[in-house]
Order: sequence, then C-alpha cells, then structure tokens
Amino acid sequence: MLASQRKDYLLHVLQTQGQIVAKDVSNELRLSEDTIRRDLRELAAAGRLQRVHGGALPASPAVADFAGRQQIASDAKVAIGRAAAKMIQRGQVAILDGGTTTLQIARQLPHDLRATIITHSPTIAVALVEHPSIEVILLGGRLFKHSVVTVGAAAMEAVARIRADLYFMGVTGIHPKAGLSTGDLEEAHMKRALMASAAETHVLASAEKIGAASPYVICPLADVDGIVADAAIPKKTLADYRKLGLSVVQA
Amino acid sequence: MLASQRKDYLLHVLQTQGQIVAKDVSNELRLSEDTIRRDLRELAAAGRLQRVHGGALPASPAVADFAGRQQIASDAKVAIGRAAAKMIQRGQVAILDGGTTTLQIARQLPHDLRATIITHSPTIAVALVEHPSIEVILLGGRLFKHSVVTVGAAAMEAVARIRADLYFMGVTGIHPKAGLSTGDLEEAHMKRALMASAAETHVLASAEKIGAASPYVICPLADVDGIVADAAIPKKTLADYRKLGLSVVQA
DNA sequence: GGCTATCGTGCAAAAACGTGCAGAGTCAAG
DNA sequence: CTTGACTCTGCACGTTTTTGCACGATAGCC
Repeated sequence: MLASQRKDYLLHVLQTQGQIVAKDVSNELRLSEDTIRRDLRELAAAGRLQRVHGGALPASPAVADFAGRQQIASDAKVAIGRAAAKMIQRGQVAILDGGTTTLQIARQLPHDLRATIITHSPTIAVALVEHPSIEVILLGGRLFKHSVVTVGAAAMEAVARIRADLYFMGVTGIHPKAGLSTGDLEEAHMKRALMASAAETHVLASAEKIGAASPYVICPLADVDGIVADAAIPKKTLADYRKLGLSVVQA
Repeated sequence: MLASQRKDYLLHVLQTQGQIVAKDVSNELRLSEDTIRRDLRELAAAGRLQRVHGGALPASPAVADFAGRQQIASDAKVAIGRAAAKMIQRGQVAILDGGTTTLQIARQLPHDLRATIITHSPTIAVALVEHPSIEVILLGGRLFKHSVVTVGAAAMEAVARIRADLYFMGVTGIHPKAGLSTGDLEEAHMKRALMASAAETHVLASAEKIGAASPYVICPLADVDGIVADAAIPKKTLADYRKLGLSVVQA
C-alpha cells in the first residue's frame, strides 16, 4: 500500500466513523503504530484532521454543529449505511433523505458504482463529490437549518418532477401504532412527497428509534416497503414488521 | 514493447487497479524500475496521473482540485469576502455564486444580519447553517462536481423565478477585451441567468484573475455594475474599470 | 499518586529516487 | 555504405524518503 493511499484511507475512516484510533488502524493495515502516528501528525499539520491522544478527530470547525452529531456516527449507523448502500444497484436512481444515517449511505457507496442519487440535503451532495461516477441531483428550496435539508413549496415542486427506484427515509420515531414520525411538519410533508416519487421506500431504523414517536406523523408503518434495521433490534420486533409485509434487511 | 505502448499500459493499470506500484510493473514487463519511473514522471508532467512515492495514483482532477483550492483561502480572498459581506444590507436578498471566494463572503457575514442568501452552491448553503438569522434558498439541479454547484435546465428554471438585490459573481478571467469568463459552458450560462435575476451584479476580482481569459465568455466587463477588488490590484487598472462605469470597492 | 497506554525523538536499515553515463538501436545526410 | 546525431534503456552511485525499533517523556485513568 502506497503512503498516500494510507492517508486517504485514514481520512476515509475519519469520515465514515467520525474518529481514528491509531492502534486499530495499525492492526488493520499491519503497520507499526509509529507509521500511523506519523501520518496523523502530517495530516494534522495540513489541517485535515485534529490530532488527539490515541488517534484523531475531524478538523472542520465550520460544520462543528452538524459534525457534532455526525461524530456520534455510531457503529450502528455505519452498519445501516453499509447495508443500505449495497441495495443500490448499478444504473438505479435512488433518493437519499437528509440526516446522519443517510449520510453514511452516501459515504459507503462503492466508488465505481454508476447510479443517480437525488437528495434534498446539501451535505450529502457535497459528500458525493468524492464519488466521480455518481450523478447527483440536488433538490432546491428553502434551507431548514436544523436538519440541513431543503423544504417548502419549491422543494415539493421539484420532488413532483422526479421518479426514483428507491427512497431511503430517515425518521426519528418508529412506533407500531403511531407509525413513522419526525420532528418537523415541513419535513414530514417532504418525506411523504419523496415517498410518492419512489417505487420503493425503505426506512432506516437504528435501535433507539424503535417504539418512539415524534410530533409529526409521516405515514403508517405498512405504507413503506422495507426497513433497514440495526443489528441490535430484537428478532421478535423484526418478525412483527415482516408480518406487516415489509422486507427486512438487518445490518 | 514501444515506449508509447508502455505508457498506455501504465494508464490501463491505473484505470483498472486504481494505482500503480512501480516495482510490480517493472517485474511484469521485465524492465528496470528506472524506465518505469521515467515513464511515470513524464505522465505526471503531462497531468495524466499523480506521482507518489512508490508508484502513482489517478490524477482525479475534480476532487483534489476543489479540496486543494479550498485550503488556499489566501488573505486576498478573505479580504475580498469581508468587503463584499459588508455590502449586503439588512433585509436584502443576495445571490452568492459558487467558488472559494464567495464561500468567504458567506463566512464573513455578520452573525446578526437578517438577510436572504440565494445560492446554487451546496457548500455555501452548509456554511450558512452557522448563521441563524440568514434565510437560505438553495437552487436545485444537476451537481457539477468540479465546482460543486448545481447547473442545467432545472437550475436555470429555478433562477428564473427569483429576483435579488445583489449578485456576487465569481469568475476565472477578467480581461479588458474578452470580458468576464469561466472554465465551463454550463456555468457560464448559469452566471448569465443569475445576473439577469439580480438588480446589481458585482464581480469578485483577485489579482491573479486580472488580464486572464478562460474558454467560456460570460459577458463584457461593462455589463456588470461593480467590482470587488483585491488590494494588490494596481490603481491604474481600477481607474480603467471606473471609466467603464463600474463601481469599484477595494478590499 | 501510581500505572499504563501513548507520544516524540533519534537512529539505522531498507526502499525508492534522481542523475550521470555508457551501450544499443534508429534515422537521415553524405 | 558510412558517419554522426539522437533516443532509449539499464546500470552505478549518492541522496532522500520511509519505516520500524529503542528509549525516555507525557498524558489520561483509577
């Protein structure tokens, strides 16, 4: 492995996992920790990351707020992202919702995959600049800063003009009775519109969302086609979803 | 094996494997490493690949490009950004072009300024998340990865529906005869459309752009209303612009 | 306050590098 | 056909870069 590839790898790890543990990387790559530490030092000098005891953290102070949440890119989210990324086939058109979990999907997409990604999240659009063979369509509109996605009438209109194979939806609550829900009314509308524009909708479910309900309901659980579930979710719960006719993929 | 065949082979390896290890290739082709190194050096000089210790990697212009440029936030760009940011008054609607200089404007906007920023750059949209009192409108469309801005028919249509007070335009060339120019045709169209949607257009001029001309012409210099100029630009040049009727702000 | 993991530095071996040079081959002019 | 200029390739040599190890210093945790 070439030295510059190693640095790319380190930055990739940082991006997908939100942190670097020097020891882990040295084990994975079968290199001495000294070498990894040297690389980290150089990357830190170049301002590409922030060096800390034991490893490194993302530098980017500008996006600190969003990145703050991003850093809790728990293993679960990474795994869900990887599982969902695998579901996108060559040539397909997929919609990625805003949110930290969907951002993981974008980052885990194979670098040589030829596909089209439609998104209303500028963050995801920027992340996909790294993927040369992916066509990116950004849906415009008013920026809702809390979630960093576009919403509103303009965004709704843009959605109406597209038609996708897949839609990966992020939510804040998945409840057997209350269905799928989120924290903002505009966002709920947007999610419904995106769902209507896609042939198949899959919900991304990390464990902490199961059984929770947020103020604004998107739709009943049965309205979506599938669920991409965290490994920590009990088999029994997943069986309930299957009974509703949902396809279940466990990360 | 002819030298040119060898170079084709090297580029083929690079394309299929994503990397070249000089030693491996020299073994495969039964040639000395010196020869391979020489070839790599020449291909690197021609910009066909990126030379690294031990071999070579793809040149990847799009990625390295923007990331590279982003770090060169020279003092000049910061100063231009600050000067331009001051021109935006409370309550106004301003269009920010894509590019590293306009990104500086976004970063330098006062945190308590109430205004609306319209942009086709997801990078700028994300940067403005930090500014709670700024309303952000993101223009959607196909993402042009080289500059990280949206372009195309959808973007043009979105532009047609807006009307702004100010437009800050980034360019790559400012030439007395050739006018304002940029490196991509779609972008040139987009800039013209944005100009048409704004009451006033100001060009951001850092010193290295003066006297330069890029392939795609946007418009004659006299079509814009003002110029925000780098401190390094000679007074005489600025006087010429004033003669054309442009308002000149020096950072 | 003590313990352990991590860190930085100096050092040496190995790998990769650039440069100069010589031999082999090519080509065109004479 | 011969000669000289030129290019290409491999080798030798000294230089630079990279890497792993040893050692003492330091930071974080209990």
